[in-house]
Amino acid sequence: MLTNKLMQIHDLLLAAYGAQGWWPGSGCFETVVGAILTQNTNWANVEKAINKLKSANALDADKLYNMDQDTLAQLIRSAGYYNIKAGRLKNFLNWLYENYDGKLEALANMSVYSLREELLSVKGIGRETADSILLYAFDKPVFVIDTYTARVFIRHGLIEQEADYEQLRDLFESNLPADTKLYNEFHALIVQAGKKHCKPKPKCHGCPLESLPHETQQDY
DNA sequence: GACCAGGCACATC
DNA sequence: GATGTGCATGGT
Repeated sequence: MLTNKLMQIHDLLLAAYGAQGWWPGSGCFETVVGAILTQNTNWANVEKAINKLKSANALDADKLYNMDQDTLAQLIRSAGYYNIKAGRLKNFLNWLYENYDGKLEALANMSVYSLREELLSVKGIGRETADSILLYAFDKPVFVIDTYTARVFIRHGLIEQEADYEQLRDLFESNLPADTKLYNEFHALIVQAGKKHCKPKPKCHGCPLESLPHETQQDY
């Protein structure tokens, strides 16, 4: 049963790394900003950008909505792709103000499906970012898929090499209880394992999952 | 210096 | 529909 396999992996990773506690009490808005800033970017660089925003007393929807885009870009410089990301933050804020009066609380009561579709309609918010916002900012039981998730599960032969984002998401959501806390930790643990052992060029030695079958040797 | 990071949109075939 | 490319700082 896949459920058991998934839980075995979760338990091995949890035993090895401990609870990751992603975005603990950061607040909804900060989490949304972080989700956009971390696109294809090391979290340490994102933290610097978030701290810059805090220092400027600007980590606030109203402040960012009214801020000049170039000024915002300079504040988030350390997160990389700063011009692109400043635009994406602006796209999100413009959408929030035009449709929801700038109130994140207005989103919390929406159905997961509706909110996901609406987030995806914002340019710069793709599937992983939308799902990260749903899970980590709004506590919705949505499993976040990222590069590491695909890499780890393909390399272990748990899903076909050609599997796309939705197939991977379905693998988790269909075989695990809809448990926000479980999804939160599990995704973070997979990322942690990926950082250490599942680089594009494999470094499997010492990985908590090393003893599990690697049914594919193909690079992903 | 090479490689990598908690993606996404867009162009082109 | 698949594949390629630009975006960019900062750590290892």
